[in-house]
Amino acid sequence: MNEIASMLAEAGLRPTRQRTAVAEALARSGRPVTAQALHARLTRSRPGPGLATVYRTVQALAEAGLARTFPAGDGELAYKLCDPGHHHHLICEGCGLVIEIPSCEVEPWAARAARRRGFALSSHQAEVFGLCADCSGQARGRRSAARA
Amino acid sequence: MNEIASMLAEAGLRPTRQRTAVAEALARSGRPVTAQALHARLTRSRPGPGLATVYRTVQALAEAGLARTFPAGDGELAYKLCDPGHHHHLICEGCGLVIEIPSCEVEPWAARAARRRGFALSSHQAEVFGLCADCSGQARGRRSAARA
DNA sequence: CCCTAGTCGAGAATGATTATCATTTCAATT
DNA sequence: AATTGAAATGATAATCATTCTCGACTAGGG
Ligand SMILES: [Mn+2]
Ligand SMILES: [Mn+2]
Ligand SMILES: [Zn+2]
Ligand SMILES: [Zn+2]
Repeated sequence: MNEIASMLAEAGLRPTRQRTAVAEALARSGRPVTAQALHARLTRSRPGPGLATVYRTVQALAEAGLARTFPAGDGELAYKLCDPGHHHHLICEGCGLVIEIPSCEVEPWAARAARRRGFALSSHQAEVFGLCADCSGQARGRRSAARA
Repeated sequence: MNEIASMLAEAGLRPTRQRTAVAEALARSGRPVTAQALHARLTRSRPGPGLATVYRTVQALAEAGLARTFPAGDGELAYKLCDPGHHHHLICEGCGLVIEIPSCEVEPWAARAARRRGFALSSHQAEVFGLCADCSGQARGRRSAARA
């Protein structure tokens, strides 16, 4: 039983062939993917899990805390395997790369903001957007080329 | 020309009867509302703007920076009139109340996180969740009553 | 008043997500 | 190895928020 399969088992999800395929594809991608895209990728060549199963699996992973959701394109939801436990994200607007920021330095601010307004703090959420090294490198390259 | 109408005009949107009605309803609500809910509210008794117009208007307001979007329920989008300019939100999980946090104390953290990983910072986003005074008061009251 | 770009809105179309439900697979037990 | 009740799957239909279409209507400058 490989890495992914045991991860599913620990979360109380039977590591079926289909679920394992979905979770593996998700892990292989490393960045948020929609259920639709995942299904397309899994059935392009070989026959793969049905669309309904892909939806059920990514939702189960999210409920188990093994995946997070990201708003994609229009109103769609993209999923990405994530470390359980509190952390934030650094997201590249160029290529969609997502990097986890494990240490939370936002908590004190959140607590202060809540207390100051009579709120009982429950949680907070924060994301940083930018261009990863590769993407900003390309942009810089393109700009130089145009100038030359 | 009232408050709302001139706000629309300044944003380059003709203050038609329909758009004004939508923006006024949005302002009256004070908390995020979906286009559907807004349309229902506007047409319950009197005849109001068409559904397509409600969608067009809230989207225009968002593009103009006069409204922000909040993920609602499942994958739907809710809109709320917001101050233009950078700020964060304190959101009550009980009643949906949204309070703006104008001063940004998150910027330094975002800049540091981005730089440390070779990202060119572009923006950041942060929200605090909890229970407003009213909602946590009710919860406390209910608990005491049960105990008594 | 006239004209034209901008708006409206009723209804059809789109497309992601969810629900059905008959069939298959799991995994634990005889 | 055979049995079995529960969980999972998937082809298909159903939902339902959002977007499109396009003919009719308006605002508002000249
Ligand atoms: Mn993560
Ligand atoms: Mn706001
Ligand atoms: Zn990138
Ligand atoms: Zn509240």
